[in-house]
Amino acid sequence: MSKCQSCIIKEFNALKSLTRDELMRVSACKTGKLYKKGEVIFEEGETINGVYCVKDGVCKLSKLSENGKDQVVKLVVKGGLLGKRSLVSDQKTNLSAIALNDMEMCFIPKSEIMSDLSKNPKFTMDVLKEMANDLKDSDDSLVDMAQKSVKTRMADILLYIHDNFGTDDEGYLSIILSREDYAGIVGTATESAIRILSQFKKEGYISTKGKRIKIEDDKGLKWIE
Amino acid sequence: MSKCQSCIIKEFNALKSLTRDELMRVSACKTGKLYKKGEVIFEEGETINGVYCVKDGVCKLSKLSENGKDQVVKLVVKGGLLGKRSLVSDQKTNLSAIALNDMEMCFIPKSEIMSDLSKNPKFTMDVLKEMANDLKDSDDSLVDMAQKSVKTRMADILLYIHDNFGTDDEGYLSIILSREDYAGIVGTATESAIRILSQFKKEGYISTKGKRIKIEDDKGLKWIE
DNA sequence: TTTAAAATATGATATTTGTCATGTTATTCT
DNA sequence: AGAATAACATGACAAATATCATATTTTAAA
Repeated sequence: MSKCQSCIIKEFNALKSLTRDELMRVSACKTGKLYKKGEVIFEEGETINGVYCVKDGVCKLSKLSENGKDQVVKLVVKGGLLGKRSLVSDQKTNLSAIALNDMEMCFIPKSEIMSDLSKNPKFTMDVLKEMANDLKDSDDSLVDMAQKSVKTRMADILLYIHDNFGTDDEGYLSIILSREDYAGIVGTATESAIRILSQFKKEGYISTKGKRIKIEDDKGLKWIE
Repeated sequence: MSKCQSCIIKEFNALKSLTRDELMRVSACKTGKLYKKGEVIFEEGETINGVYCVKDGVCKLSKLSENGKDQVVKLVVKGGLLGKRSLVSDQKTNLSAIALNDMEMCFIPKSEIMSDLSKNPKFTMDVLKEMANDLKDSDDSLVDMAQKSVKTRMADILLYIHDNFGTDDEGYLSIILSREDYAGIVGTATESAIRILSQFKKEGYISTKGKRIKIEDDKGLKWIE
């Protein structure tokens, strides 16, 4: 297993504030793991005892609602941390994490990080900042969910994925999701998600190839309401 | 101005982890202020340079959506802190805070707290915990907003207010909100909010006296879908 | 490759929610 | 108190979205 010091992950997240020594200690006890598409990393109700660090792949953080539908709260890609909240609270997690494609992750036990949290103020500050940012994003999504139409939210998520996770060499969104996942993100019925994507295609905003999606008219998408 | 050491507020929030000395320094430079019902405490887009501490009254944290409606993200009562995020990030706030009734607050400049944040690990940990909790709440609300019906959300908020903020001596919810505010919390049109409350009244779940609301059948409300 | 299963697509229809109009009841101000 | 204003209420209708049914296509498995 590669050492944390040389792992690109440390460029992206709060781990970058750890000193060389701290990183060495962490890398000595972290465990790496591979997850296949669809595999559950952790489930709501579980007690997580550390943070997961995404080295490759994408996963969704979601919660099962009472009507049995899976609502996606956040997509996490390379460089993201899962389970930050577990560092701070002993409560069970309220979210599930499920791999959307094959993933490579490492797990750092809470015990290893806690000492850094109290001793390395820069690291603590970075965790605080990431959490503050998650909170802002979540609040913003809440407002969008409450006030925007399903069609607008779908346009938004397509643009979001495009802008944040990029495209492959043919211009297709590099994150490939099922229509059911899109429905889970947007918060609508799968049929509605399918219908809206079909409509976008018909109107020339996007094109598709299998389940891959290419944005053809981002300005048009931006103005959908 | 009363000193922080003797203020009940310190029992409720992250300030409780400050040492006596830290509290004394903070109390020396905090400024107290009264806000009238409807008054704006801060508005989205502003840069806040500290935290507000609610000593009395209720306010809403909300965000104006593109369609011109005010979406409430959180209600904050005695003991709550506003502007936690400003301690950690220099970004402008994404939310507005508006008093829902007459309020008493104190403001603690960021500069006064920052040194404690880096020196007092227990205090930092408490801020982290509060933020983690806000994040959990926000994610949960997001899922509810996406998956529950307007009627269910309305029932939920009535029960939430009842359970978290209590009732007056006659049994009416101690927080008094306009129908428009309810609409803003639930994320629906004002007319819909009115209609649903009327229906709840007709069906015996609640009773009203002016704009005051009393829950008559909490079990019934819990089962609405 | 063939077959079974899953994902996508689309129509028909029901339900939920929003919008506009209009009337009624409370509040506030003088 | 009386007028003005804001808040509440409700009907009629339109629009958005969900649900159910049923093809079609794609993907996975034998």
